[in-house]
Amino acid sequence: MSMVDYETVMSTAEQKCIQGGIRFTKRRKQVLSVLIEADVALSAYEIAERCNAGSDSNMPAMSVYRILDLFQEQNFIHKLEIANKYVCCAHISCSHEHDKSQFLICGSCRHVEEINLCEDAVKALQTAASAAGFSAISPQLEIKGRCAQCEQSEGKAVTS
Amino acid sequence: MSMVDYETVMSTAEQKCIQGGIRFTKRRKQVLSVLIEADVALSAYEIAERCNAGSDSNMPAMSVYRILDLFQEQNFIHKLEIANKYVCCAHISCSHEHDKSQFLICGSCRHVEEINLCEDAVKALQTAASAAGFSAISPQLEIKGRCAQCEQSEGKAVTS
DNA sequence: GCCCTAATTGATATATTGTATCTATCCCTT
DNA sequence: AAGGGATAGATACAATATATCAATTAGGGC
Repeated sequence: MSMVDYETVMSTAEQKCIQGGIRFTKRRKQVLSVLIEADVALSAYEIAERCNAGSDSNMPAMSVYRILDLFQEQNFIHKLEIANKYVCCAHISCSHEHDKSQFLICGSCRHVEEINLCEDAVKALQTAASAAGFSAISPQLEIKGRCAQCEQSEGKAVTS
Repeated sequence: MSMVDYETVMSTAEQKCIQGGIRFTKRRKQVLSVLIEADVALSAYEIAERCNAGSDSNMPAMSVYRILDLFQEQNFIHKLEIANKYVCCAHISCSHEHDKSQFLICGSCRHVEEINLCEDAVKALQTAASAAGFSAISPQLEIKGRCAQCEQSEGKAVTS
């Protein structure tokens, strides 16, 4: 997540925790911090590694999973189920509604871009879903593709 | 996969294997058979179990993975990456192009429906992707939702 | 300030999904 | 029948995730 001020996000998260009657503990700060500073999606174990990198911290992966669950409930982060990886929500500290999010995931380098699909496209998806007997589609959509950079440097291994 | 004749699919698959210089072995028949008869998406280990159910067969999970890889290359099946599960392609034995497929996945019961999105919706997705610097999106799209049946019997546990 | 309680974390075990690698077997071609 | 590539067997292990119970921490009422 680039283009977003670290301090702003951290303090917004802290405010929202307080409002929600939840503590913004050291462990939770570590995890959110790692996700804010990451420019790619990370697995739970990668997050644990980064928490522990160059410090005496000993973040167990189990704690990471617990914290990730909590952060998902709070809409601080998203789980990319296609990649089994996690990203910070690009809109923690803006007033956007957070409940609709779409991700482009590069199959080569795993770079993730959070986009905003136009209303028409979302409606078209919803219509198709209804026709097939699905009354409600998830607000989160994951689309696999190939980012411009990887498209240029052709020939590198591609994940499916 | 319902509404499709078992024998037709099996023989189409056999034909395509022969044309591709690939054998349609006993093991491969077992796996495809299980997937044709399943009405939900199955994990690799579930496929192995079903192959072995009530017989002296001893299908190892590793073989299942190998065969699943092969079948994906042949467009016989799709992997649902959101669910880490596999489904038979609904169009093995029709002349549809197989390279565009969209799935609705019920977050409650994991029921899967393969749909055909209208061209406009696909174009809208592609446009949004291009705007974000993704030159090409994957032909396979996975959309999580809630099927009509689960929507009725409200209150049951929902997977995220 | 102290204790009670609930929230949080620690620690361990285990389940689930998937890959790597090497050997053995099968079956087609010659 | 023999050689060789495709297929399958077998084993080990990596990566992702959940379950469970004990220990600790931190607020809130007294």
